[in-house]
Amino acid sequence: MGEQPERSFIEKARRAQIVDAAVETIAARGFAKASLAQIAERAGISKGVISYHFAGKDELIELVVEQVYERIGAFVGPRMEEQKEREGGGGWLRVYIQSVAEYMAGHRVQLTALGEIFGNFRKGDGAPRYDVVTSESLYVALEEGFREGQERGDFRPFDVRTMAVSLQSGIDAMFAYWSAYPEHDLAAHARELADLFEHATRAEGRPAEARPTADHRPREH
Amino acid sequence: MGEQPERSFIEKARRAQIVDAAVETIAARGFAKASLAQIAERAGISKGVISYHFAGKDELIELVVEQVYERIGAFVGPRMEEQKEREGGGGWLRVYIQSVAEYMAGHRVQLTALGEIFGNFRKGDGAPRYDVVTSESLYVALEEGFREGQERGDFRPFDVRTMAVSLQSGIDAMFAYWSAYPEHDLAAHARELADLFEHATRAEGRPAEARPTADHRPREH
DNA sequence: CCATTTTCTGACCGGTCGGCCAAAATTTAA
DNA sequence: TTAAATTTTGGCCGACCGGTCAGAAAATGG
Repeated sequence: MGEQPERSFIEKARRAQIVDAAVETIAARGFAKASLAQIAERAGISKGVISYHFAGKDELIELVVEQVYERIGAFVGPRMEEQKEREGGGGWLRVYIQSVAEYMAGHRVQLTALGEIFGNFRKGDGAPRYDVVTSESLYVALEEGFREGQERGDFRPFDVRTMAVSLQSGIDAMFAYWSAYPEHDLAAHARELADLFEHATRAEGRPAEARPTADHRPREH
Repeated sequence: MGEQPERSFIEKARRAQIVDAAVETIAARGFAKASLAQIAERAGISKGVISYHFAGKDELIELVVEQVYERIGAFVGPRMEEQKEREGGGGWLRVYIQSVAEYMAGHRVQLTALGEIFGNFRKGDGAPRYDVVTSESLYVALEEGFREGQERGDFRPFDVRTMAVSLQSGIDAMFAYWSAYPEHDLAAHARELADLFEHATRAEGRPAEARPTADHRPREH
């Protein structure tokens, strides 16, 4: 239980520095080319330092994932809480989508690295280290929200797992698209995505409250 | 212009054999571990044969992608054509989703390999070989369908690019989820996804034609 | 100041990669 | 049958990988 890592000042600083360098390197060069040598070079240290402070590359990568997860959760979580207290309906869906989009906009490199890791990091046996199974807790949380909305009558009947998986995929795709087209209007995409899932989920004959009509002109890329 | 590859019988057979072995190896071991040595072993030939028949690994991988794309297009395309002739409304959306799902069900290995390649294959400079930009022509085709539906009044106004990107991401996620949970009911997921996008796209006050109510009980994994 | 511990360096290890090639095997054609 | 062309083999190359290690350097503390 209560292990005490007993990290020295230097230890903590180095670990943070190396994690940051790993994020930057993975985002910039891709997971496959983010070798310990590359990460060390970006951090301005010798390769052996990484081995000295981390048990191995896997521990380093998993720390990166944990860090990004924590930070995005710390951003989105409170906004969801506040929304649920303010208005109990299905509005949390829009808040969720737009909060994530807002975080993306300000932390592009972090999210890029996370995507690289999710797509490419594998265990020794070749199986993906992170896959849809990893997202189970996220799916469960979304399902809970959907089920509440259905019981309240805000949402139509639908399979909550399919809806959760599709929603998360739409958010991931929003990031991937913005990543490929940096001039893409992320906020507008988030609004459209919220509209999409509002229409997809809401009960029949129960129109969403009026919203200013969006501008649907095509964009150039 | 008009190059004549002038492939001998052996040449064509070997190339096909090697492409097949590549598909199987990539699907089974992941892109990163699908080395030329592994592919050659699965094909029962020497490693050098691949180098002899292909300019390099890149050419081989790109051939795999082309082959899978052609085959899925040959499966889905005619079904879309037939649907559009039979009934001009927004029903193509459901046909598209379910056709792709049906193809997935019968060609799991192919699609798994394609996913691996899309996620991991990179150019010399480290940039992804295939990204959302690659899907541009697919997006354009979907947008065309959405725009027609909007003009006809079947669909509500929405940004067609966001809808196309989200739809395709939902289909990709459906495959990924089924891939992680093989006992997952792919056909049911496809039906739910079609419902989702039918609700998301259809014009206000224009309910979809009656459908037998689906069974929305949760599934176990 | 010096002894001890912590931290860092750069060379090195075994392993895998894609690609190359001389020589052997096989097929084709005269 | 035999000479030429095609195909295949299996070993080899240089490059890079993650990880290790002895010893140098730096920090710590009595």
